Amino acid sequence: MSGKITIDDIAEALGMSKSTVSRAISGKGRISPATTERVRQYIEKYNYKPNAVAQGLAQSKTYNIGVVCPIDYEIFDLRYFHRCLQGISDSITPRGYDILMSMIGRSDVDNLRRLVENHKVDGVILTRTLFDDKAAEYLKQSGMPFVVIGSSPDKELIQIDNDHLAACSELTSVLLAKGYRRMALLGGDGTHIITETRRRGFELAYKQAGLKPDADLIYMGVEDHPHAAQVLTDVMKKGVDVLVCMDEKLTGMVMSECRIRHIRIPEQLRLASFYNSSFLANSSPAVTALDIDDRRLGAAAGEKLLEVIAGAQPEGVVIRNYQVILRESTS
Amino acid sequence: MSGKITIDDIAEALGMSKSTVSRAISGKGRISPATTERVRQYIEKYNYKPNAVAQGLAQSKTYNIGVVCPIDYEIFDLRYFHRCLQGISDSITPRGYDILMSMIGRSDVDNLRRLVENHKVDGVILTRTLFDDKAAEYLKQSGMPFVVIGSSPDKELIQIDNDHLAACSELTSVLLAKGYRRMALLGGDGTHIITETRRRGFELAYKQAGLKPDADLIYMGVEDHPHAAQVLTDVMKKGVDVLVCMDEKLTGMVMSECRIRHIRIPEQLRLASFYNSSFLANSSPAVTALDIDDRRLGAAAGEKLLEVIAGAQPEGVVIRNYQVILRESTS
DNA sequence: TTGTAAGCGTTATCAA
DNA sequence: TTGATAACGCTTACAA
Repeated sequence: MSGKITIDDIAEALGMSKSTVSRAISGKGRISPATTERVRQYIEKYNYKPNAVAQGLAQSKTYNIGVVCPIDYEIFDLRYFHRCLQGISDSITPRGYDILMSMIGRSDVDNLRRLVENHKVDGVILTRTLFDDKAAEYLKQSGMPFVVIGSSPDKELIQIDNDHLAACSELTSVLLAKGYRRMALLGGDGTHIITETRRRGFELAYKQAGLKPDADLIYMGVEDHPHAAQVLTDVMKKGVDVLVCMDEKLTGMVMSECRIRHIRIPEQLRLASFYNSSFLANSSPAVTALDIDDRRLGAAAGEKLLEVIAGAQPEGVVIRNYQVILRESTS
Repeated sequence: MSGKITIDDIAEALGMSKSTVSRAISGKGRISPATTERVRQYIEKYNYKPNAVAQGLAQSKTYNIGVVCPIDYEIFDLRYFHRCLQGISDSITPRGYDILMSMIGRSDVDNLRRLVENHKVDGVILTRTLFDDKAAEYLKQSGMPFVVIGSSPDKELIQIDNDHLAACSELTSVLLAKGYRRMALLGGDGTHIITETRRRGFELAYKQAGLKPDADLIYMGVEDHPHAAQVLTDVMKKGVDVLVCMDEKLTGMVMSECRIRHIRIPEQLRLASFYNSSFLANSSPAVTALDIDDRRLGAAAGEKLLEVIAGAQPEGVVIRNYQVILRESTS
């Protein structure tokens, strides 16, 4: 009953043609305020809602944007993803768009391909970027508008990212300014571009201070607890001022390992993280971290994609919305 | 080029009418194997894909199903949600359906309402059920087909759930069989129906053994670390054989608190969880837990919803796909 | 300012 | 077994 009313019904009821109704609704073309108002009232009263599918067909649009969710996302990635999703939703739903999810594997883009080929979306957002990214590669050759969240070496892509380089550099600089010179860096999955960026940020701070980090204290590709534990052993043996972890997962592994070994933070080891989380904020001791607003990032990506869909050829953007939060773990 | 080919193009190229082509593709109505084959080959060669929007308009369908993602999902819920999503995707994409996400708050169902009223979905899956669930309430009165994952006291809803009652009861029974009589139960958010179900499962096992749990050892509504810590103090004072936590989050909080206080598991306190996770499997000690296949759950929900959309009026289902995994923490 | 009519790409109902 | 032709609900030239 409520869902079945169409633009024809309105036209008939109000004694005007359906194109008039259409214009009154969309506001396109000249139309008298009087009829606009009549239509508005009728719509209000009978709770008319346009049929998105029919609108889509008429305009060759779907009003859906595809968001790619990697099937191998782990628990910590999911929180990031969920926030991006919220941001995307914030930015696109007011414009009548919705999120169509595409679950894909690293090298299996079939699901994404379906979405694109069957005209189910007007554009796509990639929520992470990999080196040698199959999804980005496919989208590029498909002609479908898309943007990526995160940075890619491929400069043809429209990228939306936090300024991780500046952010990581800034946290490192702050630590250097506190007099800590000997810092170790613990990084994860090397196929993620952000891992590399974070390392560069770390090194940049040293460079800007006229110093050089100790290459022996940079540990990359650490992805599991045993490996992290081993690095911790090494770091404790060598002796460092601060151990900087690239994300909360690594930080968590280090912290739990420290507890087991009765290593006191910050007395025996100072700790900082390039990615904040409520866990790090509430743990004891609370951990110094870089706080980044992923929701805003998602919103920016959504807006940018809508621009692309509208035909603009925007540049990517780098958002500066991080803050360094100093906590007990580096005091 | 590849994306622009329509059913008309095929008809013209093959010298037949577009209705013939349509039939050849869908297989509906009588049609000669010869023409079917010709069409099939052409489609293959030129990689024709039907326009989902046009199909949708013609059939009054969208080939999208809405999946509701609560905006207040926390990190642990997200893993569950992500797995459900995979299962849903597994079951619906082979049938041409895709997932449209709706991010909604507890009491704010606007986004869901939009999806329904604008005809953007053919059905909806609710991935959690609350007492007094606004989303379920709205969907019911909207007439939109939907199913819920998890159990609800509202028996009119089509519910897909694991047999949590049996599962929790079974884990508890196993512990009772090991001779542990004095068990404490630690439960979380009381507005989630599953919390209540788990408690009942716990009690059921006692009942079946002709015993009764100690009401003083049942702690409900524990949602943060301080509260969990306080319960731990209480439990240690009273002395118990096993502390059973309802989910991995609570279990994690207890474990980290035990580390801080140097309480050894299982020597000083045995621990079990009604929800498994890789964290519990890999921690030291590994924790006894109930393992549940959420992906299969999502798949079942997807299938069930498609039945409803197809016009069936199926019963809800209870899936028995859990297993009790005994680990070091209860030895 | 408004109405007419031709799409948008399919499916579905008739005849042929 | 096939082919016209009318939907599906909306947008958009082009006329009036």
